[in-house]
Amino acid sequence: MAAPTRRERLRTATVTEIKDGARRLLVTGGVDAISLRAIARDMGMTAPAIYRYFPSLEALVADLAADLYNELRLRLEAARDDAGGAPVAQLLAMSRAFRAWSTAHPAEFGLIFGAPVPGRTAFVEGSATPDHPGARLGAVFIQPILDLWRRSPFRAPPGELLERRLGGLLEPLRLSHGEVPVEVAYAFLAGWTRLYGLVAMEVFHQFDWAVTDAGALFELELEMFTAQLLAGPPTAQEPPAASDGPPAASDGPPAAGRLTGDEGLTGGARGH
Amino acid sequence: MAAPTRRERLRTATVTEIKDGARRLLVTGGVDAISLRAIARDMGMTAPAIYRYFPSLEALVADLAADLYNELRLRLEAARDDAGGAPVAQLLAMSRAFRAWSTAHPAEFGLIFGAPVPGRTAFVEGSATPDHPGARLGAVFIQPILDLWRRSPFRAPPGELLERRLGGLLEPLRLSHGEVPVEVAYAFLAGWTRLYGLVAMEVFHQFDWAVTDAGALFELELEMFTAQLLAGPPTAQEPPAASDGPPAASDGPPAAGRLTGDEGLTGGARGH
DNA sequence: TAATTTCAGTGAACAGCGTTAACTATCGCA
DNA sequence: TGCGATAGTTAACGCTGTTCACTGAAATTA
Repeated sequence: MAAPTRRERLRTATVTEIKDGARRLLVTGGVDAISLRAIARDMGMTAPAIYRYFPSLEALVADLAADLYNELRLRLEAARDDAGGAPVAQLLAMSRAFRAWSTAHPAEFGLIFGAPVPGRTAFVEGSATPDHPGARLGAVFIQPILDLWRRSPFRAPPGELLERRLGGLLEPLRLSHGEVPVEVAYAFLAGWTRLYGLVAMEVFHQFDWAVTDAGALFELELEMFTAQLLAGPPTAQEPPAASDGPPAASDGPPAAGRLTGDEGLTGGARGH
Repeated sequence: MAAPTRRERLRTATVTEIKDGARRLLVTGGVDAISLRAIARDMGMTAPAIYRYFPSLEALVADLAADLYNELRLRLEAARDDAGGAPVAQLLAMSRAFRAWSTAHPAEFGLIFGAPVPGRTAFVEGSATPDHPGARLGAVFIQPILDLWRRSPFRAPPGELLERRLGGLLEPLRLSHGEVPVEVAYAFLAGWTRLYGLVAMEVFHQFDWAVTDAGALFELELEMFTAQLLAGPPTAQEPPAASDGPPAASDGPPAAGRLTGDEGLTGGARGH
């Protein structure tokens, strides 16, 4: 396979041309604008020819979605690699890269992170397997959190509690990542859902009614979460001072704090 | 208008029948399965007749989406009213009601909270106005947070910082809710995005690869967030003991804690 | 080299879609 | 009784995904 035949070369070229056309339609007209006839028209072909390359429109879209997952993952990995060796700096860079790509490519974001549409997106595609591109994407965040945990355990709910509450349901994650400490798994899940929620609400115009500059809220939330990760374990003394400068503060170091409770979960609502 | 004419009665009946049909198609086949011809067929009509009631398919879907927003909002308000007077208990009940409705109605959730599709959802509908049903939905969460803040201010980043970082962008929110304290606005935005992220990822099958029981993660995160809200201000002494029982703990009160940092934002990544 | 198989692409067709136009029947009111 | 508004019809246009039978060229085999 080191030397692809001429046929194979032409074939892969056609495949990428088809997917490029599909993406162009996605960007300009939304997912419903992706049509075999339009793609073929742009290529100077007829629609049935595409069936030599993809079994259906849905399969084509699924393939495109996988490409987008990978494109985004490579972007995140590049941001991580440019951020130096500090895990928290890596997480910051990856989170910002995630938002940057998502806001720059809202249609693509909607395709891979929006609601799965039966005829369009492969419905409930094999998203439960670690081979799924979405799994490989989310997984990129796990390693820095794991590194951080090993260097200096961050503040987290006690492991016994997490194990009791989450232990059973982490099997899929551990299946693909070995024995991840439950605190790491929890920090990942909590952080990933917050990151996703923040970005998805912005891209989907979900809080246009409340906020004008979603970027400022994003940066603030980013600091809140990393502050958690930088906080040592319950009884730890202060680690040495900062080395990286504040990358996003609007005017001077925020020097905020006290967002979060310290006396922990009481297990329910405390009366008025 | 107290006595609608016979014509009007028939008309509204037809309108609701059309929307019922649209919703049925949405549920069974996804948003792309909503078609004027299918709706009309189910009603024993022909497709062009629907144009007497809606100017286009897109308008019909937008109308259906508004209904769904309102249905969900009523559900949340009912949950709030059943939860007694304690704000945190209200927030818990509303959050659980939000997830319950969303997981029970994934297609509907996808329509109103997923990616806006140009030809289907009204593209970037007037979502920046406080009249938007989505705005009215999110706004339901603000009042309990405001009540809680007035009774006993919860732990939050200092107001000056929040005002400096978020002040300018909260205009739309304040436009519809008067002078909400910035700490309340921040708690709302942070909580709403977390709630949305958690539920959307579950409904959209976004972390099937990592987790088997999203409900357990949801409950854990719920407790984490409410623990923040129950924590008093930085130097406050302990308020009186609990009155509401723990509504969701699996076995006994979790009594966890120390999730979150206390020394606050340092403004950037601290070296390895 | 010649025969044959594989493969990319075409054109016609089917069923379905949103939407418009012209037309008809009925209902409510003066 | 007559008339205007309203609700519905049929026909048609252009679009869609998909299948089928077919053609022409390229690669492989005898």
